[in-house]
Amino acid sequence: MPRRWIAHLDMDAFYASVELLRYPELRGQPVVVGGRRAHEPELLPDGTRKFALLRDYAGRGVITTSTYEARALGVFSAMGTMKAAKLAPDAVLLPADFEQYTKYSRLFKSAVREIAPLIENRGIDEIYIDLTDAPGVQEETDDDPHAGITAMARRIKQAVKDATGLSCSIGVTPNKLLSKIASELDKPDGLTIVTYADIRERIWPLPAKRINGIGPKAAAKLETLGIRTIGDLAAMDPLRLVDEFGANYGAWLHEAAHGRDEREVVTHSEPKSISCETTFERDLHARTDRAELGAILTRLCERLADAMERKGYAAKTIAVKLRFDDFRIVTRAHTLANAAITAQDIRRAAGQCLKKCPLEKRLRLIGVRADKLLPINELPAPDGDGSTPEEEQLALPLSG
DNA sequence: TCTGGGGTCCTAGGACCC
DNA sequence: TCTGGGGTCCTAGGACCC
Repeated sequence: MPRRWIAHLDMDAFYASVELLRYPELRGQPVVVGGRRAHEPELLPDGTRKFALLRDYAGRGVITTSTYEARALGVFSAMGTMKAAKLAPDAVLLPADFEQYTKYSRLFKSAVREIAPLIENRGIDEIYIDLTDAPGVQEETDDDPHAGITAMARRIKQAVKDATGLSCSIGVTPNKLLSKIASELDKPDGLTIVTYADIRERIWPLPAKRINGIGPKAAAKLETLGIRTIGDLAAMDPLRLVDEFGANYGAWLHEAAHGRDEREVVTHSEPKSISCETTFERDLHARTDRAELGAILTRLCERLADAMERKGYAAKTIAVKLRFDDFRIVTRAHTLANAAITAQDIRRAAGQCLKKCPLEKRLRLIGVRADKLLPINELPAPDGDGSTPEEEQLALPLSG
């Protein structure tokens, strides 16, 4: 049996690094991505560019990525941009350009795929790679039992660099859970190999929330139980964990802390939902801002219909999401007899959902989501009344 | 300094059918 | 009138991830 080797590859400060390819004069400076179109750099007559600064920002956005120089000032992704502006007013602010990031995402993924085809997408800037059967990976030398896998990881990093000009960090371990942790151990431009024998020394000292799947809520609860590190968690009685967190999650916590994870690298998956949402510049009220809200919802339905068409899906269920000014979220869903395809179909269903929503409080966000997706080419033929084959059969006149 | 937008998965209750 | 489970679908909410 070959040793299982799973890699996690994470692009370093991805959006910001792509921007630095375009604006190399910003290298070495604190730069954040998160502005709107209005923060597009301005080309001056002398050929230099004038960049927006964080201090110029007013609005409700968040930082999506910051360079390592900006992180040194305390500015991290998901931080409110206004808060970031207090910490680093002179940092350069750039608008997100998803087309560009998608282009570089394709570039780095296809460069990796040429070397190792078993890739699982984890968003725009991360992948898992199953390297178990990749050529040479199992080779050992007298002084290095990991010679083969190390050479392979170096080769992948170089291929990404050659294809994009960008650096990435790779963790290689026997499973996805450990690799995800390992890729962060030596960022940026890291290469970290961790085996089961290293868990005690390299994994157990880390905070429990470094495990993918332990978020803020679980981490806080663990803290109240006196559990701060992964090692603390590993030492915990599994029955106690099941008691506190439920059978599934509790048992998983125990396994995760011991670095056990049998999940396969999944190279293909169908989307489960498609959604569009928007946060308003100012809170809106269903009564006093009815027309504006209706227009925004219609626009979202059009965007959703576009996205569904691009991806080739219709939806049996449409759901509306509201976020109130106190940040509470409400969702209402409506399942249709015939799958929604057009913006009008979606808008009608969204209207049904909205009827079931409480609308007393001021709204901060509205969103619309397509669920129970059907590939468009598997749809019952759209003939006239749009009835399903079953309905048509029922409608057939009785013979004789 | 109030916290985006795109997703996945899990849980739990109720309806409905056998 | 009360008593059963099992299975599936739908809905709502919540945790978590990038």
